[in-house]
Amino acid sequence: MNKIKVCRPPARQAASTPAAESLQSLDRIDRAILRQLQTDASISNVALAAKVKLSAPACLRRVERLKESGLIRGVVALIDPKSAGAGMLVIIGVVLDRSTPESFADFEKAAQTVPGCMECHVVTGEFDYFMTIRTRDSDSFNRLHAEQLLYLPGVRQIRSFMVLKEILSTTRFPL
Amino acid sequence: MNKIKVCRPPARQAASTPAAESLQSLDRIDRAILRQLQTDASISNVALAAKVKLSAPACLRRVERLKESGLIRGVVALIDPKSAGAGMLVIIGVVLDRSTPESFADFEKAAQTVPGCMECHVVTGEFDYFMTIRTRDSDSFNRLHAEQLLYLPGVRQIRSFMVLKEILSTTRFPL
DNA sequence: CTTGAAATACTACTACG
DNA sequence: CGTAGTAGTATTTCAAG
Repeated sequence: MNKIKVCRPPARQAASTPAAESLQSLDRIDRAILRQLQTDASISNVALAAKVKLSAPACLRRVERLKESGLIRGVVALIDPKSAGAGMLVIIGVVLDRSTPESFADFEKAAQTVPGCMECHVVTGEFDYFMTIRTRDSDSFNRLHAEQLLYLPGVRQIRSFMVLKEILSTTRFPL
Repeated sequence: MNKIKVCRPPARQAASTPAAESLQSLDRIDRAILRQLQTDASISNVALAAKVKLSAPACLRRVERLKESGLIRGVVALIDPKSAGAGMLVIIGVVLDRSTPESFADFEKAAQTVPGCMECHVVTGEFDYFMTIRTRDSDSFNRLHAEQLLYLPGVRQIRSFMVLKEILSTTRFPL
């Protein structure tokens, strides 16, 4: 019943490259593990092992290696924003007054403390930054906008794009 | 080994609680559980129970209830994008040709299939959609742009904002 | 309706082949 | 990598606040 297993030994015992594991060193089984854990990491190790057609200890060793290598950054629970009272999502584009290293550093430091800020990125184009902010409703966003966002250091302009409908929002990408 | 369970009535305080469980029905312990699981869900149930000062069975029941209520949408492993060969992040703003229901539906259906698309939202303002796309490098993005994005149905204009630096990217928001 | 203690079933983990 | 054995955990049962 069992088919031939293409268990090519990963041979990663180079002993000199403990860090910076890349996609290239992942075989078919590692990718299957990652695909599963990206979808549902609450699965037990034995069930995971069965899915990838491996013994439980071997599977566990791979998962631990993937964690230690940093390829698996962590395992977290995803909360439904609406149930958690943060049903509104706003994307804002930010333009700074001056494009100096100090301006950028100051802004970035302050941006991290904005409550509900989920993402903050330096971008090319007509904006310096894009941020995504989760908040309760338009009232609470308006308050945040007036009391916090407009006072972020070095801000020349803030353009807000309210999210009317979330079509797709995933943490998982193809391997 | 997930067993089919009968949904317990969510009535926590009295027999007057509404349908969906919301943030209001969460006590201090539930919030502590959620805060922990948002940060690290690989913790064992006994350790979690100790952290929130509860017995293991009681803690497990709360976690299961939070899952069944939908407040915990899932438990997933977060992959390091760079290690996974998707080190480049691009935010694109999309303007459609026509603002008809069919246009929107067609676009949304097609957008979901774009490889590496992490987010896609309908927004107010000068764009109809914002999408965030993870890809390997500028070459692969250029290919995606030329071969897929420009052929999404009903697209009038696509403006790309390449992410130069990811300041903040989290899945966890305050409770 | 929730909690905690004890008992059972299962799983993670280790040592070894 | 797999098998077997041990330690620890998840999960059920049940009694009580």
